[in-house]
Amino acid sequence: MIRKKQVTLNDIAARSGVAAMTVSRVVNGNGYVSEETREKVLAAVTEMNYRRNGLARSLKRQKTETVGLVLGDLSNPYSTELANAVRESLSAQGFNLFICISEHSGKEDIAAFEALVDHNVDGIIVATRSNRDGNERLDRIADSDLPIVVVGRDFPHKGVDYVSADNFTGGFEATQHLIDLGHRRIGFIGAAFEDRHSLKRLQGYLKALEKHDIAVDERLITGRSESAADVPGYSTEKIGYEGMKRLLSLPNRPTAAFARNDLTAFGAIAAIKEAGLSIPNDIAIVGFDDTPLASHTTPALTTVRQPMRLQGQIAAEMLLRRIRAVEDVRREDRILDCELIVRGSTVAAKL
Amino acid sequence: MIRKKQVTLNDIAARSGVAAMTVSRVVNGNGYVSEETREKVLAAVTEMNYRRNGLARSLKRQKTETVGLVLGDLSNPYSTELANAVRESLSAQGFNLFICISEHSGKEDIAAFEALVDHNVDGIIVATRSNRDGNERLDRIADSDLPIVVVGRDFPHKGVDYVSADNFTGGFEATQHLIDLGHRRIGFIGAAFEDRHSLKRLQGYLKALEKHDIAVDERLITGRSESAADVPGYSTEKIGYEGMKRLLSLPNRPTAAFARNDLTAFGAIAAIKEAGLSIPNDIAIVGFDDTPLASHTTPALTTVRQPMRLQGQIAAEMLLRRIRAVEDVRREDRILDCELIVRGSTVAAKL
DNA sequence: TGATTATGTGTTATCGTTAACTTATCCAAA
DNA sequence: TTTGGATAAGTTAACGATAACACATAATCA
Repeated sequence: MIRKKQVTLNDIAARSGVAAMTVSRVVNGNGYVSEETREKVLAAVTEMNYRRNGLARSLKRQKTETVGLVLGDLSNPYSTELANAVRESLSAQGFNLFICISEHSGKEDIAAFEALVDHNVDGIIVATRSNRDGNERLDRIADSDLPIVVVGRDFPHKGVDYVSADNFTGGFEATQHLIDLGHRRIGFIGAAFEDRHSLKRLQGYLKALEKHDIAVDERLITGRSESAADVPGYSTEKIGYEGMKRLLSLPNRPTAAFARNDLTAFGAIAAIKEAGLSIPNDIAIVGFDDTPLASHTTPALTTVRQPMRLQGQIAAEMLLRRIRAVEDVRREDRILDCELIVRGSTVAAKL
Repeated sequence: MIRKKQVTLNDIAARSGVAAMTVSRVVNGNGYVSEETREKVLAAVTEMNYRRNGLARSLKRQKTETVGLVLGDLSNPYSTELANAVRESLSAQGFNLFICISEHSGKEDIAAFEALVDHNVDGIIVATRSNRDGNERLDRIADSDLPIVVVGRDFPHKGVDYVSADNFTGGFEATQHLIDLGHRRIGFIGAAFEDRHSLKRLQGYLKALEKHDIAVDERLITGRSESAADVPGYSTEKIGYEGMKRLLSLPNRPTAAFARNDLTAFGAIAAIKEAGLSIPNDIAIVGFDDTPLASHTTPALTTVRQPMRLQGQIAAEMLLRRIRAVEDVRREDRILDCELIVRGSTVAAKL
């Protein structure tokens, strides 16, 4: 199909009898242009339905005024809030936001990074889980001085800022809360093999157990099996559901569990109910995030609230700071406090 | 900050003692290049850490191999599934996907369209709700022959394909199901003023009432108030929650309600439980989408399942067909069947 | 053997825009 | 009158890549 040939500055220039540069000045509203010429040009612009070519413009100006956001786990309300906050902050400053999804693998991370770099975005905000291949590529991109900010985790590169909730302390407090209630067999739901090391919430859980001299039982730590990543539409809820089923099938099942996030907790809750057990009496549950639904489950979910919008705002600010910087920027990192929200899903352990 | 000057084809050419064109051939793997030259060039490429400039490439080639997806309501699992399916289909064909969010207004729709058009995407998939300003702009873009596909609704333009679930029939069957169970006072939750006309699910609801000679009670149709759009973090659940609260406060409250989607239904369920009423005995609830959580609520949610991934796949195929078309493409539309999934949240009305 | 095709590489022009520079006019201050 | 800043517009040369063409030389075929 023969697409309509796009109208260029030169077409407008020819039509209105001025130089292309003058048209450019009118369109961009900079430089000196007489009122008379401006109107003439504007008329031609409207008549010919001209729209400037962003590619050419960006190529020449060496900037796109566009930022990329790489999200893992789109379905998590955390991502939604984050993306919205980022977008709002950026658009207030005249920047566009393009989102790329990378749900499962380092390969997808890399594909997303490359797509963004290829389009010469002015900066990238990364909110995927840490993984080797992805980190390696990100490192190379950061080396090239492209502004990068990482959200929800850290990233060891002098040119990369990060903002995150205090997942470690959050995980610690969630577990501490269960311990305080008298629980001793406490499960952790949602730790895939590959993120045992990077998962701060898990580390907080382990730390709390350690502090109270509770031995770690590996069978109580459960998560997605390797293959789940490949199943399209495999949801976080399902991970929680299956994880809890596994915990329930243990000879000596836990009396409480901490789920890596609310969605996982919802799945776990479903599994518990399905088994005919009661929450919180048979099993207490703590989630993480405080998503909108958390207060609406029965019983309402005890969870760790993290500031989602704030992380997005800060990430956007950090990135803009780098984009606009004239001289070298010192690395910045922000760890934001979480807050334990106690609701009905946790109660003192039966003795 | 002085960013590293980017390495260009010419730098590589100079370094390896060949013409820029030869480097281009090596990098793109087309045209004839001797093995010897190829290696020499590749060595230089690695040494100098060259990456081609996508902007320049796209400008010259007049295509970006990138597609934009405009999503409303990111938090809905429907969007997640759709986006993933689209991305998978596209990336299998070597296309990148950039997602833009437009949660509330025509203004945001327009901003998203412009951002994408400015970046010369090869096509756009639109999955936002219909609204006047957005439609108008989309119409103009379609006039310029940019391939466009609309998902989840229709769009009257000869150059725009669409794929959608059969929302009308879905809404009809959901309501019919409630009527079959003996319900006569049936609420509808989630119809904002501005989409009364475009909301096919509502129209299906109205049609079912009409068929059974049940008078429409406007007070039973409830949704987000105008202002809610401006509240950041305002969730769909909340709309359902508040909508149901309003229904419950009616002098003669309904015995059943059909929610525009599952999230709205979850909110409604929360409101019912909070009021100390029972589902489905006091109030029966039907949702729409069959999101992962729907089968996990208590009681499990009766809902209308729509094919989410399939819509994404079809949308991607439709768009690629247009992008690759050599001659004019005839408009295509697909309406996909939905399926009523009866679970525990609906039961015969008490007499 | 001469003609033809395949292979390898370079040159030029261009994609559409804008930064930087140049030219020209006008008016006010010195 | 001269100088010079503000205003108004045009010219040129990129930004970085590649399509199109040209020109070799080598391999193949009639």
